Amino acid sequence: MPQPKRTMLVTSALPYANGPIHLGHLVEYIQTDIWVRFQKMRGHDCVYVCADDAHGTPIMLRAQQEGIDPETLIARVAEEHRADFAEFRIGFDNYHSTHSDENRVLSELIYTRLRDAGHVETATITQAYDPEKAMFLPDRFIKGECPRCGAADQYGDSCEVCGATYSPTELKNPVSAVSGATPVEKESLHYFFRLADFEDMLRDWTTAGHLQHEVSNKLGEWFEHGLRNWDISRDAPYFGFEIPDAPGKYFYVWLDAPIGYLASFKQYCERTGRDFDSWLKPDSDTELYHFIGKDIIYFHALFWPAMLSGAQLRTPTAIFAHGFLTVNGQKMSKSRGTFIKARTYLDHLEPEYLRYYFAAKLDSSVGDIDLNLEDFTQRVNSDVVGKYVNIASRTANFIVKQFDGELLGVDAFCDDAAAADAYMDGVRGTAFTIAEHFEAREYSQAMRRIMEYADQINQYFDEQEPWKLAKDPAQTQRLHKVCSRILHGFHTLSIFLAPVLPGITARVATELFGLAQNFTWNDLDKARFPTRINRFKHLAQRIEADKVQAMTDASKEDLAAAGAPTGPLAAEPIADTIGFDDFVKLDLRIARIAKAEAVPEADKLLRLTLDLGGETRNVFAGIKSAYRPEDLEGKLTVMVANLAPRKMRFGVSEGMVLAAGPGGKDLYILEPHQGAQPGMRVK
RNA sequence: GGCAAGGUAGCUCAGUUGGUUAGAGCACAGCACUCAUAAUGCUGGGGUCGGCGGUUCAAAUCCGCCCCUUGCUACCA
Repeated sequence: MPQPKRTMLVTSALPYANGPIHLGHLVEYIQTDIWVRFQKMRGHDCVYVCADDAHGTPIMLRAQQEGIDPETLIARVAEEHRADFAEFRIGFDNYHSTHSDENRVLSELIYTRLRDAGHVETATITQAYDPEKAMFLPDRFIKGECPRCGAADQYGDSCEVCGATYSPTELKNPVSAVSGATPVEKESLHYFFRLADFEDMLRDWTTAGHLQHEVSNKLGEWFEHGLRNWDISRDAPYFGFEIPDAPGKYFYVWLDAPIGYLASFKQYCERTGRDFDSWLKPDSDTELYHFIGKDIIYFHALFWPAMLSGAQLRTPTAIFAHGFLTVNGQKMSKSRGTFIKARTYLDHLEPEYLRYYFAAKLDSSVGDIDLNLEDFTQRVNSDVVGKYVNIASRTANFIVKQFDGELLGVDAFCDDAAAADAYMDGVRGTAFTIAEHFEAREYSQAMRRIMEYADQINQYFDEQEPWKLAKDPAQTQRLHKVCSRILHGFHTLSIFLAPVLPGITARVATELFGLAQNFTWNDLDKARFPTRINRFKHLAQRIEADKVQAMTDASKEDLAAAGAPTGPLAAEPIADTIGFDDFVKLDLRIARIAKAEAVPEADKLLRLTLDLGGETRNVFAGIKSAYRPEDLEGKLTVMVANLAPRKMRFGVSEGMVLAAGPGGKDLYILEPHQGAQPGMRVK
């Protein structure tokens, strides 16, 4: 069934150039690569580009820490990224960097078009500034005490303990994570992209079939909140591109990152002589697809189409968002050894196996997928080795030994023309269904269907009992037909699996079937079935459980090798030394919890009435997740008695109780030994 | 607290517009086979379809309430 030839540009999100690729990243690259390989197999003109995202404060600071130029850092990381991707057979047609001439030119072009059309404005804002480093500090680089609950060592944008969000200027006792200096507030002129100018366009675009339904709905919420101006400038020092006509101002990394898709494509066009502009013009009949994680939907579904549209360029055909990866049902965890780097995986296991497993679990939704390592082992062993590869392994020898490698064609191995037609109808029907699943990114459905087909072939094998036919000279012709038919099935399966297992199927195509290259979808045509095969060579080994164990062990070692102590001290290093004078400012008192009740409107708060032996205090404590109020009443604990009262949504909090632990169920309040009396000072 | 997505066999997941004894793969048990780097086939055990209530001749499927998980979000909503 020939389809009209489509022309398409496909991207995966750009990995950030300050760290290695891990299994979470690979969900996306594998998902994209499968889709791209499928499109190419179908004969479409499909170009897959990506790049390192190389700008921004974290990269600048990381390079400083290592005592090297940012350029040196990103060059090194780019090499690592390319090597990892290559081994996982992520088949980029071009891989570039956002720190490139192409990207600078395109960023300036898009920016100036937006500016000249009136979509950029400036405003002076106040921001935290590190006087020692002479730089403005992003929220994540300021730490201090949460203004709401007082938790120490919180980032400048939100509190991980009580969940409050705030601006860094509200933090108490803030310090710069870069130098340790106390940040000061400083004004600066910033450039803003007027996103609201595009509200009508975006309301249309986000509901016109370019997004998954869940994503469209999500964006609907954001529209309700109103579209705010987007701050697109950062002050020097900043590793990035200087904004035209704005000395000392640089493009925010997220401004030039998506433009990096186009920059990489531009480089591809220059290398291959293709016409870049015809792909990018607003009425282009080419297709443009971005695969992304659900965490960056905001940038790709709002800012990006608005920028493109405002710069008189075409907007994406579709944005495909996927969910996060969990390992063994939980977030990837360094201490559990489930924060697995691509390289660590490659040191122990076959890349194709991860590709298969992800394919078996991926669909078109934004739901998270789980890598259950035990399930992974069993599933890969059973499906790839036991079912798929084994078909060739158990059949090929008969053809090679008894028939000198000669295969019968479909018409010959079927009993008559009607049977051959029926057989090929079956193949085409299955192929049609599977192709639809691939196209719709319903890979799990495709894998299910493919394995059903493999099951059928194994059943046929057992029914026909070729090992018995081989012992009976009178059955030679029958044996030839049966084995040819089984290998035709294997050939068909290999075509179906080629987008997912490009390495194995390429070997099947070239080594077993003697083709010049890996399969295309056209190879399903019965006339293209090879007339002979070569001796079968082993294609895939089973995963041994100890390899998986070794991989998780190595992941734990990665952590240890990084020199990081584990445990609470690692999570939160001991704070700067203080003098006794500082300590005595803190008035800690024994308090009896006279009354404790949950604050119904708050997720995390208990309202405690604390008896200090003469006066009582009303204190809110963010410990709802760990304690039932009735279990606390009557107990003694320790409170900070001279903390300034804090007005909260639910009343005034007059002090705080002391508790340790990361949060959630793991919170532990202090309780004095027997004999302590309410009101006693702790010193 | 709000919004969203989930909660189906030990594990990973299917279950279309409500319709006969709820399915698959893996795991487990038994049998068969010996072509295959123990790979395959057949048979079987195993589920209060998160809970409660409702609509209906009929609900995993529709409605309401509740519980749990995950993500986003929280001046106000």
